[in-house]
Amino acid sequence: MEEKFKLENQLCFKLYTASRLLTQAYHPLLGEHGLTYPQYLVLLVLWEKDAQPVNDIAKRLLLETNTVTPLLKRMEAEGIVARRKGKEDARQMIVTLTKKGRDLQKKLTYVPETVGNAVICESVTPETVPGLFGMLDDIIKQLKQ
Amino acid sequence: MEEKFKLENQLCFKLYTASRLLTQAYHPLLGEHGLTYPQYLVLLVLWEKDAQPVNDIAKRLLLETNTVTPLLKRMEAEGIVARRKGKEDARQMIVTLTKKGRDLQKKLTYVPETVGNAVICESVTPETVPGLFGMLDDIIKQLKQ
DNA sequence: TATATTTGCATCGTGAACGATATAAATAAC
DNA sequence: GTTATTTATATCGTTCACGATGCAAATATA
Repeated sequence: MEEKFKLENQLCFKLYTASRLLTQAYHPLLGEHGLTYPQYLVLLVLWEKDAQPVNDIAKRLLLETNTVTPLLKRMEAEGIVARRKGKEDARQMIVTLTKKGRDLQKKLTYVPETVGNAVICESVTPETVPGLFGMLDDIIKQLKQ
Repeated sequence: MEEKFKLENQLCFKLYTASRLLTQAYHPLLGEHGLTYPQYLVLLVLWEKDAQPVNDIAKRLLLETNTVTPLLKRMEAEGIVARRKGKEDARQMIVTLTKKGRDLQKKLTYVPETVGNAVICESVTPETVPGLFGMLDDIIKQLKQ
């Protein structure tokens, strides 16, 4: 009754905290360019493949469209992306990078390393990270059902 | 320029996704009792030690008081906790469990196991979890500075 | 072809997170 | 003892997350 309810034994709390703190590490780097962390994730998706419907972006990030839609509209207002109706399927909204959105990639070159360096420590090194990735991937796969 | 921006190489995205999905696994279990996941975390803290000031709860969860205060007020409105001014230090708000809050522990006995079982998979087993915990703890310690 | 269902996106409401700021009480400095 | 600073909490504004619901376009079915 005691041990299982201890905060230190909760995987979820550790994931939640690590996620929050690591996101906070991105904040000053991204904020300088007017970006939030979820917006940065959208850019990662679009830098890999431009011109995607809302649904594909949401699926890639494992988010719902009702989370992504307002986020994209804010990015559109910032001039980072453009949204236009799909030609073959009029229900789709195709999201494309603007020049400003594309140019941000160069400006943010240092971000992955900077954050990567910030987490390097005793048990988290280039050698152990693949194992950590594997476990997180398995957890995600498991919970996606 | 390519690899480092790939979504699959971002530790933060994996932590963020795993955290969200695992929190979602709690949702039906907690929702049945009118609780959210952060509210459940507050209960874990108070079940360990009742009658704590807002600040201690926030520190334990590594959250800011401006996150915890409204959360506690919602819990107070639900009759799960009570808040009273500190006697020796009138600035403090001491948060205590109500009977309803204490009784929830018995009603939620099955929650840790249920969620624990939900994440068991190939690379995440009782043998590997301690290693995962260790890495997450190190990441958290590192980012707390 | 008319109707039903599915799909893609959007809107709405609620509850976090969190930076910025405010306020009052406690403590320190003078 | 008066003033300055720190500390504990609260308020406000913005941006996610996400369940519930709505709507229009596409597809399936009758």
